[in-house]
Formats: sequence, C-alpha cells, structure tokens
Amino acid sequence: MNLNIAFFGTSDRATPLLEALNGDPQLNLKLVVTKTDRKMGRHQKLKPTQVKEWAEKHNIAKFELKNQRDFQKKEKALLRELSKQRIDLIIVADFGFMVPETLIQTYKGKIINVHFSLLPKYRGANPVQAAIINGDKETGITFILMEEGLDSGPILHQIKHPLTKKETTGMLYKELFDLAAKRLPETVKKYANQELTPQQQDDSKAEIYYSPSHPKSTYIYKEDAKINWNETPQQIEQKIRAFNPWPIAWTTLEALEHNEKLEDLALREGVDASLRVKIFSAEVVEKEMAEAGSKKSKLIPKTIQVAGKKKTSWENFKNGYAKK
RNA sequence: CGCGGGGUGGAGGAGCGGUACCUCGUCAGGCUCAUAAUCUGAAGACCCCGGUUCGAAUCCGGGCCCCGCAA
Repeated sequence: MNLNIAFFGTSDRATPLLEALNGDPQLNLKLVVTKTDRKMGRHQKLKPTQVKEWAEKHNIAKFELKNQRDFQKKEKALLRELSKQRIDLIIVADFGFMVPETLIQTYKGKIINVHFSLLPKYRGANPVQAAIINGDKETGITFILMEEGLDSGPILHQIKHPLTKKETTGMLYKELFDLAAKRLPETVKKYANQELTPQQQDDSKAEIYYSPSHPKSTYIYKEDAKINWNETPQQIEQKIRAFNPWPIAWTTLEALEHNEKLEDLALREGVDASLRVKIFSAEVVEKEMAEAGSKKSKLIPKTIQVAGKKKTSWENFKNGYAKK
C-alpha cells in the first residue's frame, strides 16, 4: 500500500503531525495547504506559518491561501493540484478555513479531520479552550471524515486524554498534537484498508462553545479574554488557563483594587489605574472568613504583567504597586 | 521604518534639572523557648555613548534591550 497524502493546516503546533506523516514509509506527503505569510509581531513583519517553513525545509509542494474568499477563488486550482499529485487522502488539522463544498464532495470519504475534542462534544474552532473553560475531567482527539456540517462527520477513531485542571491551552494543544501524531499514521492506513467502520455522531449530544463576544462564532476573540469579575474565582481561573498562550486573560489595575474576588489591595498614589494588566496564571484558594466559620474562595494571581512592564509575580507586583 | 510605553540598589516600583525614596529581600545585632513575627543598624542603584547646563536619573541626539496595542 502506498498513499499520497495532502495536509491542510495552519497551526504552528502541527509539525508533529507533519513529521509523523512524512516519517511513514507507506505514506507520501505530497502537498501542504496553509495560510499565506502574515504581518506579525511588534513591527508588523511578514512571517510565514511554521507549516510553510516546514514544507520548504522538506521540499514538499505547498499551496497558500490568504483568507476564506481566496480559498473559494482558488478552489479549482487546488482541485487540479490535488489530482495532479494523485492525492488519495487529505488530512485536515487546525486549519482555520472552511473547506469549500465542491472539494468536500469531490473527495468525499477521503478527507480526515483531526479534531481536538471528544466529538460530538465541542464542535467548532475552540475545542481545547472549551474543555478547559468548562473544567472538564477529560478531553481527547477524534478522527472524523469531513462532510459539509461543522465537525459533524462520522467518527473513525477516538482517543481520550485526562485533564489535570492545571493545563493551559498551549500545553494541552501540544499534548494532543503529540498524541494525534502518534496515532495518525496507523489510523490513516487502517481506514485506507477498510479496517475502520465510520460511526455516525449522535447529533442530539452535540455541543458547541460559542465566543461570548461573538455568539455566532466559535473562534476566540480578544474581548473574550477580558476578565468578568462577576464570575466565580474558579471560572475565572479556568479562563485564565484557557486563554494562555493567547490572547491572555486581562483586566485593568482599577479592577484589582478592593476586589472582592481577590485579597484586598489598594494601589499606591500616582499609578495609572486605567493600565491594562495581563494575568498569565492564578490559583484559587479557600479562605476562612473572620466569623461564621464559613469559607470563601479567592483568586490569587501568580504571574501578571502591567502594560509596558515585564512579567512578574503577584508578590513583586504588590511590593511595587500596592499602598502600604 | 504600523501605533504607543519603558530601562533607577538582588526583586518590584516612586522621583523627571539641584542632597536618590518606598515595599520586599540580603547581612549584622536586639527582643524571644522560638519564629516566616517585631525592633535597631548596615551593605547595595540611576542601560551604554555623546550633547545642553554652574549642575542631569531627570532635557536633547544616537545605540542596545524590554513591553502594551495591533496581527
């Protein structure tokens, strides 16, 4: 058996998958489809995605897309390229684009989507974040066949992964990508040998986590990372982990002052209370209340960063900013 | 050259033309059965190079580094 494979992906964490595909003697990675270079970073420099860099380094043909509209426009060209390369199977992982209909239909049953949740739970673009935000005990990976609906295709293989309630999105993505890379080649080959029977998803159990700021979208937005102090310390802490490494949960200095959810803090005079503060990590602590013997949970930040300053610990931050 | 903020003792911050201050830490000593508690004392700093000035951490020019927005 010898299969020609195309990989659709944009995530910088996708290299383990590329390595796994490329390293299997029965699989020929022939084409990589990814995003065009983007203006990135502090000086708006044009930078290629890591998927593209990897493809160039390994001398594998690449096909670049600027945005969704560009994808529609180039769909025919891509179809030609796919047939020219005699692609048997397409692997899609953390792609960031909706695959156009014609392509899905043309390659029906030949597109495998690597999705980072236990489908039908958390369909959409933010499955990893959603599992952390909801404080789930486990999540995982699902290999599905792509069809028109949003992550709704039949399941080929599913792998569970326990959660420790400590992981950030960045850490969990890495773990899941590594896990996916380990299982991807054999899953692909088994499917090609018809050893796997696709199982329909139970649509009645489907869950989708929508962006609070954009209720029709499953992407994460910067606004979502603004801390809502009406939530419980646990919820806030889960979001802090979910929004790391991007966009990073944030609030303002004035929101920290005399905040019920935190230990009491008064800012020293002269500091600009409107400055933004990023909270990279925090923990929830149960505190005995003075009387009554009741307990109340408090959020204790651990690593924070005031706009324009360096990342620092909560203790150091208090030494500099709190009134004594 | 996308917009903006900043580099002050070991850490985090004030000061923004004229004796360098605060919180934490460190060291010595006191008080303690004892201490991460408390008291007294001490060491230790203005990123680099030029310029303006009687005088610069503070103003100007250049360099290196860090960060927020934006993606």
